[in-house]
Amino acid sequence: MSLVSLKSCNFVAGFMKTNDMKESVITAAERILDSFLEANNHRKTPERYAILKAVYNISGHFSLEQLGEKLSEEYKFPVSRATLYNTLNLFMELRLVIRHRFQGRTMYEACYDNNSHCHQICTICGSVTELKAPLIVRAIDATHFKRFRKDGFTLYVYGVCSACQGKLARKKKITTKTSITNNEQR
Amino acid sequence: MSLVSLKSCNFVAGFMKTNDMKESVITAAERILDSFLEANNHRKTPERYAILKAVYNISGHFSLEQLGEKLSEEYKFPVSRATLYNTLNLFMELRLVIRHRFQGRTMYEACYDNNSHCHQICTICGSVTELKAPLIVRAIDATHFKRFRKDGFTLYVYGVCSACQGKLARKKKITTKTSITNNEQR
DNA sequence: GTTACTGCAAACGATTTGCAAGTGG
DNA sequence: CCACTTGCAAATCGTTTGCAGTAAC
Repeated sequence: MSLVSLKSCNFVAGFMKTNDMKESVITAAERILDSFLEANNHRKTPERYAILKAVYNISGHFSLEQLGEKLSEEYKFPVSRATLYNTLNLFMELRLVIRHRFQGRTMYEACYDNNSHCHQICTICGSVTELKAPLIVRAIDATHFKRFRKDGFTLYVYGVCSACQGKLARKKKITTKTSITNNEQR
Repeated sequence: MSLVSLKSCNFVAGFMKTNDMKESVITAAERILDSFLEANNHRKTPERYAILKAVYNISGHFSLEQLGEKLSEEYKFPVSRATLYNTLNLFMELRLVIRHRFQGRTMYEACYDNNSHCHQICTICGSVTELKAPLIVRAIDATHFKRFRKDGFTLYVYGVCSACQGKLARKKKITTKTSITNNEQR
């Protein structure tokens, strides 16, 4: 339950911009991976560390494909699809990575226990924007959950982005109250 | 932007318990479907209304399978898998239904524009609990989003439920900080 | 009668699994 | 040397699509 100290540490990490600080996040993540692998007699394979590094050097969301490409092209360290899945699942258990499902597309994101994710999603075009909402974060952090140890949260705010609002205003042929059309939004 | 009135109407719906009130929600949902189908020259097929009724008579989350079973067994109105998908997609566009992805499992939920969903998810056993969190809801409602028309939101709070906390305490073989084990949680 | 919808089956994409070969401890 | 991992390919799962028949308008 040393969550408090870690939380605040990650909170600082949220504002990190220099490479030094980025490195320290990666190092911290590697330590978590290390200790888990050691404790469970799992192997410290180069793949796992390469993937971790790649993951933490992508800013924002990424797909499994993108991760694979980055590994082969940028790191010259191609890894099979199956291993990517295995490893990402492992990272998810360790809370080093979070998985999102945006309109059917699966996206991952490095999180190092910074599990406060607010996303703004346009239901028309599917665009996803990261969101800073300190008021909401504070409300969630302040909320006590009965018989439940809260580790993190994800908030998805659905709506229509300004670009699509414009498009809708121009079309406007459908008369449902929400003015959500039958545009593609799978 | 008649969202306000609808919101409050749905808020009342949240506390509805009697069949009368449930019926009124279904009727309202049917009206939305009606007007959409009429406006777009789409057909008022019995399937669509049967599915809508079934959806609104399930309380809480349901899978496509469960919906199909309810329709064939309870309503004696079997519907093909493809039609279920088509129709649920239509309902999602109309905001009569919301889709969740819980640990890889897809679940749907009737919502009739009551798009304020708070869920508490155990990352060990995968159990999902609906959550009443007025404080959080208020904070989100109060938040203004730049260049974005907010229609609804979904909040997932991740953590460990009391049952799994007990199990973890008994096992306790892994020494990572979060004490998240390698238990199944895909 | 025209056009949209349904159901079926095939296709598809994403993810998992089985197995043989490889490698870390 | 043993067990865990990897990579490949096959299998599986959830979802979509093409097409022929059917039904709404």
